Amino acid sequence: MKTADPELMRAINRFHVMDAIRRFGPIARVEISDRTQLSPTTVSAITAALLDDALIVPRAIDSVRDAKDAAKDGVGRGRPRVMLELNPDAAFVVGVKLAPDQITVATTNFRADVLKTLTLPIRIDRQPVSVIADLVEDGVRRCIADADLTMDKINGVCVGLPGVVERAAGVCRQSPIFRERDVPFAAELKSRLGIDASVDSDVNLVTLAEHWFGMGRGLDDFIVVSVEHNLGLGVIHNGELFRGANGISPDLGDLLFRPPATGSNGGSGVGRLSEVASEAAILEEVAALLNGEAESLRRSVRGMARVVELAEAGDQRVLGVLATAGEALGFAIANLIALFAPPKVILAGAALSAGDLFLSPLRSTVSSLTPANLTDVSEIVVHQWGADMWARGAAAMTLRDLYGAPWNTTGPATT
Amino acid sequence: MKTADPELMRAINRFHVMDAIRRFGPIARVEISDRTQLSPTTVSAITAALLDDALIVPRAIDSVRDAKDAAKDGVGRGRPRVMLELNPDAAFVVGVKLAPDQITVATTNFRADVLKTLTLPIRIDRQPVSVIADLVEDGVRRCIADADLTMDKINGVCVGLPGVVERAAGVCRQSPIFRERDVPFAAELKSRLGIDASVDSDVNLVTLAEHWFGMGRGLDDFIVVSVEHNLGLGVIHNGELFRGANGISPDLGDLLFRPPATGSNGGSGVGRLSEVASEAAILEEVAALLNGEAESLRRSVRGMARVVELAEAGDQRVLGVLATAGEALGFAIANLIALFAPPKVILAGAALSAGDLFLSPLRSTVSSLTPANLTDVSEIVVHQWGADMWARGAAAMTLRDLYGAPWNTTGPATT
DNA sequence: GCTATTTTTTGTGAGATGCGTATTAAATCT
DNA sequence: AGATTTAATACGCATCTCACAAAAAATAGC
Repeated sequence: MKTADPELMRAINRFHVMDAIRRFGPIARVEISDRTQLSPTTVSAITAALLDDALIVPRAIDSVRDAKDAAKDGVGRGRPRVMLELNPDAAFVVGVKLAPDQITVATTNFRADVLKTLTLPIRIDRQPVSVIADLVEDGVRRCIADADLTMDKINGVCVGLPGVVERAAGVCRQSPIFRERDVPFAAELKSRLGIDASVDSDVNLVTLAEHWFGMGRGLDDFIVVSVEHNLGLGVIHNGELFRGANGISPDLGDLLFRPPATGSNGGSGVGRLSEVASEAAILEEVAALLNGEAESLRRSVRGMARVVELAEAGDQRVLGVLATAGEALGFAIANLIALFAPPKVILAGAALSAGDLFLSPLRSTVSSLTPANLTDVSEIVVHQWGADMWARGAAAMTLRDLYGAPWNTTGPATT
Repeated sequence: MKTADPELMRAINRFHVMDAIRRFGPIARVEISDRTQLSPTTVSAITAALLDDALIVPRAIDSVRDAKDAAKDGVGRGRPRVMLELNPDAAFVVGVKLAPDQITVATTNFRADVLKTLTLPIRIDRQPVSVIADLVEDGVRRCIADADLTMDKINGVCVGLPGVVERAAGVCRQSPIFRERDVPFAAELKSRLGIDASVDSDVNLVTLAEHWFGMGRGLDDFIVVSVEHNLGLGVIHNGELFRGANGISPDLGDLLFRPPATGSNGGSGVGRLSEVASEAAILEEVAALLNGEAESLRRSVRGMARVVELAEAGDQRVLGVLATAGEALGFAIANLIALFAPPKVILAGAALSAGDLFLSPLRSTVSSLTPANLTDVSEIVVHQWGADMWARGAAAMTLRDLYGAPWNTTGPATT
């Protein structure tokens, strides 16, 4: 823990004010004071500094007034409140999401509004790092240009990718994207683009996105299970992203389970969850069933759609694969509920496009396996987002740092 | 997150100073300044306040000097440092550990030195709450008297028990100790003893004990797996006890696994870890094998010792039970390593008395199942402590609060 | 034995912060 | 137009940390 000095004190309070403004849209100082428990004086001083730095702006017309006051007591009386909001142009950031078969880029402003997105449907897994970096660099530059911005206006870029990523070090320890291990991708991008770059686990991006814009809004505790090419686990604990020891993100796919005795592989032995429940595993299994179109299934971006098609046509084997995957993941989620007892479990990712064929077995497994004393604790919701939302999460990850530790040291209140 | 004001600032820094004094024994102000990164002036001001409140005392003779300075440069020159340490008599607390077959009580001083312990080898599980509270109250009163103290000198008591405990609410949600659920045991004890009382999960106690006095000293991240009557999981993350969402402690026994196909119960189906790997489960399994002495095994406090005896005598069935338990727990620990990637895993609890009969299968399972990229991350150590250490951990839990939020508001630095 | 040196500890003042009270600002109500 | 109401700010106070300097308390050297 850091030692406390006046500077930290103000950094904390400024962050609270920024956070209130971010979360509650255009908001008056009085309301910030209410929500943050800071005195009006302090809020005034901090917002003055923020206005000075142009991080926030007053909203010109006070048209929200009537709606506000109607909900309170009478029509507007007294001095009207000046609504404050984040200055959209205070900064711009870029988020990138790497998946094995596509790169998604999003440019956002300071309010995390997406200005432009760019999708490159290119198979990049197992390419050399330099090739991937080339593609990312190109995508970022194009997406910035698309938004009518220039590189010197961009404050940072964050890349999310599956696997084990050590954000603090800027290193990707291991990923299906890279052949190599311990790839210092943040430094690589930083030197290429000339701006701050960071890497993070893709599941952390979507977890932050859920916390900021999605189904985790307002919640201080929830977990996100992502079912993409890989499996990932994101945890929000006490309103903060839980990063595990050493900053190493947990990788859900490494979880073990014993396949059921009736399974294809004999019943003894031990498998990893990623071998059964990930999108990759499902496609692989189904491909093995269909000799004919195996290759196209594996290659296609829309492989999962084809699987669903087959399943809905009544192919029992495909249905079985989906059910097995759902049960295995349900097993794991029941375990996570036993461990974390989160009020909410959010399922995210491409494999969810299988819908109830996948989710029904999952839900029933979870509900039958959840410990008795936790049955009512956790609500499981499904949230299927496009890859651009993940990229937006990546942008948010950078913004989060900007809000918390402003690059521009805000001077004393007495300007 | 709380808002920051000068008071919080000082509370934080005072806690840092207290923590440094606690951890590094008799320590000079200069060294506190070094370790905490606080300025000497600030340290001086804070220690002055602490001395004023008699929370710390100067150590009379500076006999440590030579040893210190020999390690530094020359023999002592300059003004000798005044060593400071916690005032042992600044407060007294009582820790209690409840197990199904015994109550352990420890009275400690402000430095967490154990003054007296008391063990009541009484079977209390499934007794009415009032009976258990009677026993605890009596034990606490006796242990306080044994230490030549009176109740008005005691600043708090903490009770640890297996199961799911919500510390903040002072409620035991569920435990093998209590028949009832949602037992407000903290309030019960508080009204009986007239002093601050709290409850916590027993595994949290031993986790804190490891952090303060044991194998987790100096570590900011590690996990503790306790194998007692029940299974428990304690997590230290960023130097703080991880309490899970809602303050509900994780209960490792609720973890699921599929029994191996060769197992006794058929191979399909799903079991809970507590059904195989806990001390209770082991005793139960062995008891089922031995019709003759089943009851004595179940009743005896030393049941585990008898199991080991049988195993060492070569009883293959007993060996098998232990091996199965070890493997199941190893499976779970491999999963925990995949999730948390902790630098250290500490195994604690009574079931470890089985030694290598239990640990060898566990270790080999863990090492064969740990994900490839984490093999070198986690070190597994075994630490078998007596119940009095758990009680000491309970005492420490109360002291931790006293250090962090002193009951006696330390006045301004300018006396 | 006395002075110089070294190291630790403590005043003193400056700078920064949050908060409470009083004051100003800007609207609506009568 | 004046009274009322609500929002935002100015001012003074108390607190905190910190840098600098001074004091305290020992050893080293002559």
